[in-house]
Amino acid sequence: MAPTPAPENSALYRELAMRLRHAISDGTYPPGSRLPSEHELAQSFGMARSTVRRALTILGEDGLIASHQGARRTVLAEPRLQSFGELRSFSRWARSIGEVPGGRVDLLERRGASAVQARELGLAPGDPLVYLVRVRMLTGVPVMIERTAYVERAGLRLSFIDLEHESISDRLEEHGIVFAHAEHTIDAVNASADDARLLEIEPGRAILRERRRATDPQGRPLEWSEDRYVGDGVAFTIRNSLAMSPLTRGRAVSTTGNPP
Amino acid sequence: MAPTPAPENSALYRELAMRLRHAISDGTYPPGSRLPSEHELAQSFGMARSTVRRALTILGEDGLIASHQGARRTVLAEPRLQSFGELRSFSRWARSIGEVPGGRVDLLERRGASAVQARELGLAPGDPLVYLVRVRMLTGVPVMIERTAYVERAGLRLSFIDLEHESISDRLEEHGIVFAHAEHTIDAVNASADDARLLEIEPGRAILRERRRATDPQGRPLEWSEDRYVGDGVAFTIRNSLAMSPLTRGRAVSTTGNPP
DNA sequence: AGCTGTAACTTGGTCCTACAAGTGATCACG
DNA sequence: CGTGATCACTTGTAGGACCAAGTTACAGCT
Repeated sequence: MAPTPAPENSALYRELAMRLRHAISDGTYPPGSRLPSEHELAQSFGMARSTVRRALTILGEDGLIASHQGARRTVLAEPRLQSFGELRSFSRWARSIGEVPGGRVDLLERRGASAVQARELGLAPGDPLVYLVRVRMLTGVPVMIERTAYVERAGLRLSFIDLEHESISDRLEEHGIVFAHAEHTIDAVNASADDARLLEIEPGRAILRERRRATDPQGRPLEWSEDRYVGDGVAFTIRNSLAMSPLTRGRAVSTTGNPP
Repeated sequence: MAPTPAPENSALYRELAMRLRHAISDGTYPPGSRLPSEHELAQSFGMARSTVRRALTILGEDGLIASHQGARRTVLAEPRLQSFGELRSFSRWARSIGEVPGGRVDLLERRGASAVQARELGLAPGDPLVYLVRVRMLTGVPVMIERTAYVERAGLRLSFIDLEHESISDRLEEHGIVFAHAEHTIDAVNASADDARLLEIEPGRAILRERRRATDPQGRPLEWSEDRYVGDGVAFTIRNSLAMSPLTRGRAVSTTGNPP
C-alpha cells in the first residue's frame, strides 16, 4: 500500500482522532463503554494498527479514554471543545462558547521593554516593543483586562488591525505569524483600583491572573501578556494523567510589576 | 534483534526521554541549541529510530523541544521537575521544592454525599463517603485548605494513616489505590471568614481555588476535592502547544457549595 | 561577490512484523 | 456446583522499511 499523500494538513491519525472524538460526544461510545479493539478500528478504517494507536494516544492524553494492557480501552469522559487557538485567543474562545467577543483599547503604543518584559521576550531592556492594553468583554460585560507586550515583528502588524472587533490572532496568522507554544502561569490577586474601574467591580474582589508567554514554532518569543479575569466569571480546566502532566504547581513569583 | 525485555517498569523510550531531559537540564543541550538527529540518537543509544521518535514526542509534549520537518529539533526550555504525583499530592510537591509539608486535621468523618459530591463521584446523594478537611502548611506557614471527599473504598483506609505527617497518596498507593487521572478546575474567590481564620489572613484576600476530581486507572472516581490556596503563595503553570492543549478556559460554574 | 540550483540530510507519516504481558471467558475436572 | 487451568484476544514495546516534504549547505555559475 502506498502511504496516502495526506489530502490537506490532515494526517490520517489526526483524522481518526477527530472522528473518534465525535463518536464519543455523539453517544456512539458513551462514557463507561469500551472502544473497539485497535485491530477492529484498523480494519474498519483501512489503516495500520500503528496509525490507530497514534490516534488513540491523543485521546488518552486528552483524558478521554483509559487504557490498560490486555483490556479494551474505556471511555472516560466526553470531550470538551478545546484547542490551542481557543486558549490563546479570547475572540476564538468567546465565539466557541456562543458569546460575542468585544474589546476596548485602553492603550496602544510603541515603547521600550521593561526589565521583566525584556527577560520574558528575550530582548535587552529598552529594546522597542508594542504594548497593548485592552478590556475584553463577553456580550457587553467586561470580564478581563489584557496587558500584552508584543515583540516588534508581531506588534507592528497591529496598526493595520481593527482592535475593537477583529481577532488579533486571526490577523497575525494571515501575516504568517503563528503562535505555536505557550506557557501559562495562573494565580490569584485582589483587584487594584485600576482593575476595579476597568472591570466595573469593587476594588479588592478576587482576580484570576494569567501570565502567558507565547512563542512561534521555532521557540522565539512573540508575546508576553498579563490577563486579569473577574474571579467569578472564568475558570481554567486541566486534565492530566499519570502518563502526562503539563501542569505544575509552583511557589508564586512576584513578577507583579507590569508597568503602568 | 530481540526486543529488549524491559528490565523494570521502564520502557526503552521512557528511559531515553528521561536521559534527554537530564541532558537538557545539565546543560548538554542548553535552550536554543539543537538536538542530534533521530538517526544519530538511534545509533548512539543502540535503538531504532521509531523508539527514539517516541521519546522525542514526550519531550515535545512537555514543551521542552520544538520540531519541524526538515530541521533538527530545537531545545526550548529547561525541564521543570514535575510529575503527576507531585501535582496530586501536597506532601510530594512540598518535599520536591525543599519545604517541609505539614498539616492539621480540622475534620474527618464518615457522612452522606451531598448533591455535588454525589454527581462528581458517581454516587447517589446520601451514599456514604469520607470527608476530610485539612490545613496544609509549608514549613509551618499555612498555605492551603483542603476539603476532600473520598469514596468509601479509598476513604476507609484513612483511619490507619497518620494524617498530620504522612502522605495520604503514598499510603493509599501502598494499599493498591492508584490515582491515574485528574481533572482540575481553577478560579479565584475571596477568602471567607472561615478561610481567613484557618489560613491566618484577612477576610477578602484573593484565594486561588482548585477543584479536582481524581480517578483510578479504570476511570472510577476516587476523590473530589476543593483546595484553597493563599493567593500570593502558590501559582499554577501550564505549557501547551499547537499539537496538544490540555488546558481549557471556561465560564465559571457556581459549584461553590462545598458543605460546612 | 552574489545568486541559484541541487544534493544530502532531517523530520513527518504510514505500514509491517514480532513478541511480551495482561484480561476475560470458556471449559474441563474434582 | 465451584474452581482452576487454558487459550484467544487485546494492548504495550521494539524493530524496521519506505516515501514525502522541508531545511541546510555547498558547489558552480553569472
